[in-house]
Parts: sequence; structure tokens; C-alpha cells
Amino acid sequence: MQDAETVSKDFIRDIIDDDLRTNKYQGRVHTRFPPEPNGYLHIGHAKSICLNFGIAQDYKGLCNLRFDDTNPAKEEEEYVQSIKDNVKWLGFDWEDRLFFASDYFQQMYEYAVQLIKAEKAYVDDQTADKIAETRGNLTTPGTNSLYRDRTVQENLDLFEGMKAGVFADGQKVLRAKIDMSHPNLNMRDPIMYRILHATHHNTGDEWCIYPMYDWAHGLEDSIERITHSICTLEFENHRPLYDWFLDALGVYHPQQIEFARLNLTFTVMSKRLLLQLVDEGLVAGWDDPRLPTISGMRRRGYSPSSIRTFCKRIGVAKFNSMVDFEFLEYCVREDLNKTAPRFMGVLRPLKVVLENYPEGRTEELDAVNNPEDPSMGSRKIPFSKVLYIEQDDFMENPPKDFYRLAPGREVRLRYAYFIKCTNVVKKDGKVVELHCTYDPATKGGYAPDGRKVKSTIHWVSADQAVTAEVRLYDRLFTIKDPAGEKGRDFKQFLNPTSLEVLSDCKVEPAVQALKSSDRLQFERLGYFCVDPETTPQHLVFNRTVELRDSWVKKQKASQKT
RNA sequence: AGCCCCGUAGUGCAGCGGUUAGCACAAGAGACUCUGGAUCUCUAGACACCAGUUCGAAUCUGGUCGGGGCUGCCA
Repeated sequence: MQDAETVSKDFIRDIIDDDLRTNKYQGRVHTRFPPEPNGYLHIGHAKSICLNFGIAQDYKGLCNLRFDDTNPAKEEEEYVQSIKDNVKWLGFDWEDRLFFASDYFQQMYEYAVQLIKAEKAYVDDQTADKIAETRGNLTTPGTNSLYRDRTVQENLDLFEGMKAGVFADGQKVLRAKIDMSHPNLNMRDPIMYRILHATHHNTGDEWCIYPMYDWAHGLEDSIERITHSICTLEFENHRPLYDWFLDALGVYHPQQIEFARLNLTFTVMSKRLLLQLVDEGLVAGWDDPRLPTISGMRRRGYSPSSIRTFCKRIGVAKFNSMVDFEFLEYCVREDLNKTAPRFMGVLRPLKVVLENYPEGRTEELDAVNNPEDPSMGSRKIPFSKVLYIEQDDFMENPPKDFYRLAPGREVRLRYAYFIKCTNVVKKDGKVVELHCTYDPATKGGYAPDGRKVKSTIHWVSADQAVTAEVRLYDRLFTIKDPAGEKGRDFKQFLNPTSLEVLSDCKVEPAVQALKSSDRLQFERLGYFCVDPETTPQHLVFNRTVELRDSWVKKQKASQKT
């Protein structure tokens, strides 16, 4: 499906329009998505992916996938693979433009030599502590390093030594010579290279000096002839540095543009915090369906197009915002409503015996696969004397606005017959079985006498029912902004009931034809998908999202008053 | 505190000197319905504040207030 819809342009596209008008980049539009492979991508990254690849599509330009792998201490091959998978799954194609910052290490090194020769960079022997100390702070300027005025030759020799591995980690750094009293801290002689005797996922042990983000990123963009380098707001203060390096080198100079990152209610959106949840076993892994990771959402049952639509609709701006989780849910429901085949399944079964239905008889009834899309056809569902219905669909003493099944009440079984409850079987005060009568004249769900029922409920024939496991997910946290509580550990806000496993669910036999990751709707319950752990002997479904439920909403509203 | 960025319904965005300030979600009411789903209709709800420029300001300017970012050899 397409996500085309009329959305007005954002400020970034306005800038691009201007640049096109003034022919700033000879009509080119070239963006990039530059993740660091130090974790799994999340919905916030999806926003950036949709922005960067989306702009390239809109303007018939190009978008590169580039791994910003300048820190071997944190980066791993597993992450590279997952990121590639995620971008592809979201529906974007980098074609032959898969790049790594580490591919440019040699060229960056040569650029650094160029800066040294121009007396714009120097090797500093100070310790990390000393460098931090002499940087000054928000209100007081920093002070110059006493190694700041080394000769070009001395710097060249030392830098070569750094590269050759003659120094230990932290013993020396290469710094840009800018201004230790600059009001922007980032401009106080920022570090360009640090020594790290670590094995890099891509370059192995070839290098023991690694470039810092500020030095590397602009070069990567410049080398790839990026036109618009789009990043998040926290890099705003780094833009002067980005510009300074490229100007000092006199190389091709893209434009950095910053936008606000996505925040979602009831979750956390930081790789560091997500890593904690995974490492401490608080969730089942990076693809735990409760996580806002792309892999987690995929396993939860979100479709790529629903995520793309969401990213498009939230827009892009320059102020920090917090998007309601419900909005994401709205986007999946909207998509799945049109695309997911319907089935019947009972989560918490309540046995129903039809007293007047012949023993041993079975019928095949017609059911529509998707009322929103007739082209999806129909299927047969078995019907017999003993059925299961949802426990929630029966109340012994119902309030008057409950219009499902109750003693003496008649309801419709979807695609089947009208039934009326005649008797309630209880055990230890708990309802364990219902006796009902069915009206043979209402086959297919219509009464020839035109009488109406208040509600239609779902059911499964007991003999043919397949037992399945269903995993119900709820929000991972109990408060809107768990990471925003100052001085408190976000983990104390974890929702203890974010996962509920039901192991005795009864589903109609047709679901056995579904494959891993297939998405579906269990009528009246919500959208689900087949978990990868499913086997023919043991079906496992994940609930993606519930259907909107005005009955539940009503109940909650009345509870409050 | 210094520097930078930003303030439009509950939420997310649009509005680019003249609009009854628009859209979507959420909320409320109703219609329809073999999913209390979907769909349709309607309702309520915002320019942070104060000056100035202008015939005219949500839009331009200055100030006030409020929010965010920055003091890693992370990105």
C-alpha cells in the first residue's frame, strides 16, 4: 500500500526548495542515514530513516546508508546486520550506497595531517582529566595547553607515532587549534583523534587511533557529496565545529540541519536505556515486542507501512515534543483494518452447550475474511453442539448497558445462529458452563421474523478448536515519561503486567494455515501476529494492539465517577 | 550563570503581513452496522506575555516569562 497523503512541507523541505531555487548544489539532493552500530534501531530512528530516504524519494535524489563506526569500543557486527535488516524491512533501499565511516580512515588521517601543516591542529600530551579541567566551564573560559604551540614538524612526528602505535591509550590526542575561550564549549580545541588499541569490527587492528564524531562526521558527508546532513537537535551546538573543519580544509561543504528527535509516551527512546533493559534481562531481547525497537515492533506485528505513515504524520519540527503512544496505535489499526484477515479466537474460553442442537452434527458456515476488502474472499468455519465463547461476553447479572449474553438473553453468534441462554452451570460460585438454545431459522445470522439482537459475539466450535498461546502486551512503563523523572531510575516505573501469557486460548482451525509473522485480526479482540516461535503443534500469537473498544472505555469512565 | 535552539487546542503538525487561525489524533454527541470494530455527521477546544513597526501582526523587531540542548579521549 502507499502512504501518499497530502501533508504540508516541513521546514527541511523548505530549505531544500530554496537550495534548489538558488541552484546551491546544482540541483542535487543527497541525504544519508548515519547510524552508529552500537545498538538496535528504534522508532525514533525510523523517523530519521523516513525523513532522509523520504526526502531522497520526493526530490528524486539519493540517500546513503552509512555506518558511523568510529568507536570500536562500542560497536559490533551484529548491530550492523540488524540495522541493514531494519532499514530494508521498513521499505527503503540504499542500492549500492552502503558505506562505513571506517572506509575513510586513511583519508581522514591525511586531512588531519593537512590541518597540522596549516597549524590548525596539534598533539596534546595532557591527561584526560587535565584536558577536562582546562576546558573551563559554562561561565569561565578555558586555558591553553602548554603543548599548544609545538612546531608543525613536532606535531607531524608525534601524530605519526600515535598512528604507529608507539603510545598507550590516552597518552596523547590530536586537537584542533581553535579558541580555548570560545563561548561554545565545543570550539575549545576539540579532540580530533584519540588512541584506542581496540579491534574494530571492520578494520580489525589496522588502526589504533580513531577519529571523534565532530571531526569525522563532516568529512564523511563531504566525501560522499551529501547536500543536506540532517541530524537531531543536540548537534546544533556542534554545527560551528562541523563548519569550521570543512572550511579549514577547504573541501566540499554540505549543510547540517537539525530537527527534534521523537519522544513517545510510556516508553524510553535511548539506546543506552534500551541496552540496559536487554542486558539486565528485563525484557526478552532487542526484539521483545514491548520495546520500541524496529525489531520489537516488527515482532509485535506492526507493519512497515503503518510505521511509515506514523512517521509522516508526526511531522518534523525544531521543538521537543512527546507524541502520544495512542497515535502510533491508531496508525497500525488503520493499516491492519484494511489488510489483516479476520479469524475467530477465544482468549478466555467459556463452554457453551446448545441443548437443542443435534449431537454429533457439524456444519460449515461461511465467514467473510475481511469486510473492508471483499477481494480477500471468504472461508468456512465449523459449527457444532459445544462451543467456546469469551468469558467477558457473558454476565450473570448484567448492567443495563451490557448487551451481550446473559440469562434469558439472546445474542447472535457471528456468521452462525442466534442463541439464548437458558441455564448457568456454576462450580464454587464460578460460572463454568452455559446452556443455550439456538434458533435454526437464524442460520447465517439473520432472523426471518426480523427480530433484532443487541449484539454479535465471536465463538469457536469446541471439537475443531485449536489450542493456542496468546501473548498480550501492555505498555512497558506506568508513566508517560519514565526517563524524564529526575533523580529516579527509569526501571522503577516498569509495568509489572506488561506481558500476560494465555496458554489455553481456542482458535478456529483456519489459522493453522498462517505462517510466522503473518498479521491477522481476531474478531472483536484486536490485531495479532504469528510469533516466530510458533510451531504446528504449538501456535503462538502476539497481540499487536486491541481494537478500539467503547464498551471498555465506558466502563473505565463509570469506574472513575 | 555563558552560548545556542524553541514557544499555535489535551497531543502532533500547518499557517511565510490581510484566513471565520487549518489538518490529524484524542475528547463529547448522534447516524449506521452481523466486530460495542470500521464508516459517516456534528460539537467543544489554541496563537505564552508586554511593547513597537504597519492601514493591518500568530507571522517582522525588542523585551519579559517558559521549555530544551551543551562542560566524554560517546555519537
